[in-house]
Amino acid sequence: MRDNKSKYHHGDLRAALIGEAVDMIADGGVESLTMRDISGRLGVSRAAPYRHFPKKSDLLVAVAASGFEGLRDRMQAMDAAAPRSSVERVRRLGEEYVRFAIENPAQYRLMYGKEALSRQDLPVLREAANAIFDHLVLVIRAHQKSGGIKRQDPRMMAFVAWSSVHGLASLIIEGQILTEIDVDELIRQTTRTLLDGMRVHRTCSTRKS
Amino acid sequence: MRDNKSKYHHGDLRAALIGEAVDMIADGGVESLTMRDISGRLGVSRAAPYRHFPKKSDLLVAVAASGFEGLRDRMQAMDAAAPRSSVERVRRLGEEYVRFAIENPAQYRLMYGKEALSRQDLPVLREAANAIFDHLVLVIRAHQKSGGIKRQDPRMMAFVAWSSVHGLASLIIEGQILTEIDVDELIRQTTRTLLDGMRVHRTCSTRKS
DNA sequence: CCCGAGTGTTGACACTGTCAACATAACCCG
DNA sequence: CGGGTTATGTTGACAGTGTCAACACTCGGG
Repeated sequence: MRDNKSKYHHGDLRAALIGEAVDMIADGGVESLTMRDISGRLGVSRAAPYRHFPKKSDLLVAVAASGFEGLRDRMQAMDAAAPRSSVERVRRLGEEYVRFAIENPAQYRLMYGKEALSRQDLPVLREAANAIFDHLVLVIRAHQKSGGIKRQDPRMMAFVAWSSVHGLASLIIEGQILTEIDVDELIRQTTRTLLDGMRVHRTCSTRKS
Repeated sequence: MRDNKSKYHHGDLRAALIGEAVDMIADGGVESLTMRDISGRLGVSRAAPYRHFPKKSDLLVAVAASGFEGLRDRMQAMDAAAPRSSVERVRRLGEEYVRFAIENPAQYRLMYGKEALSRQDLPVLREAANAIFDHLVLVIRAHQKSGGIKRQDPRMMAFVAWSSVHGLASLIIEGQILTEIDVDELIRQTTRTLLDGMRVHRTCSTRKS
């Protein structure tokens, strides 16, 4: 029932829609995705997608959700393979985050911009984003316990860390980084500065490096 | 010729378009701005705007450019009024940056997202963004000279700083910050961590605060 | 005074998201 | 096996959109 000539029923249109949408968005951006176009590519009529996604924005939400899954998997894999030094854990987590955004710019934009998304379905995405954030909080809390670290609210510090990597990722994928800057070095510098900033607070003797 | 009953010629349609577009985007977002709607609001026919902006995206670029002007003015004013302590200068600059984004979320999104903008006219915006960035580089370079600071490439460090505040601003205006977090405190914490991270590098004795 | 350039208008077109009505296939229960 | 219920896909239609071409008006300078 899934791959022979009987073409009236597609077999698994819902999954095919999400996959094709990811591809179309990857090259061409969100605005290059049109209901009629994606229907045609899947050899189906223009209204067929509406049996699975009542609104176009619902399809976009699904694409964003799949992006969150991919990001979560990558970060968990990275964290599992990371050395036990808490500093390295935080640093690698941040770098992997930025790398994901660089490799999937349009999808990343969709995940964190409410521009193209309907206001209501954000809870689904919110939950997915929270899962990743909670993991970050855990890692940062562990890092704080390792000593020599500011005793700030780990949630607060997690937001600070998230701001750094999210901002860096955004600037890079929006093309705001001057070409003369070495992006890899910039990523390293960002995580380094962040970690140094988390280490001490006002009490460090000012001494030139 | 500008305000009496002779209504065939609007007087200064171009400026009126930008102003109205700013308002419409401010409440309703970019997608609530439609060529036909804005024409109606200004008592003009739907094709009239095209005498001043060949494409809708050109109007959006103008809106973004006006946003950059506003941001630049605010940051320059803040910097002029700031105390001479270089730490305070950097901190206040960052906080003012985030505040601008919070107060003009849709416009800020337009300024830094290439989503709704045509690819070609970015040079204009690039220049406006660069002006602000260059100012930041200056302030950071001055801060570095004040002592006790990493001797990193100031351009690089400016990007790190920019990433922090841009990321924080983005997360806030996209509604990603949990409600239980005090946003003002988060802003302060972000700039504080950033400044601490810029101060020293690997050479600071690890001591609990 | 007139005419050309600047500006505004009208009609039209292709394209979009979306819905209602209909058609077909799959599935389930007797 | 058969018939009906449900899930899925199709077609036609509509309103709204950006944008262009052809036309109309008006103002400033020769």
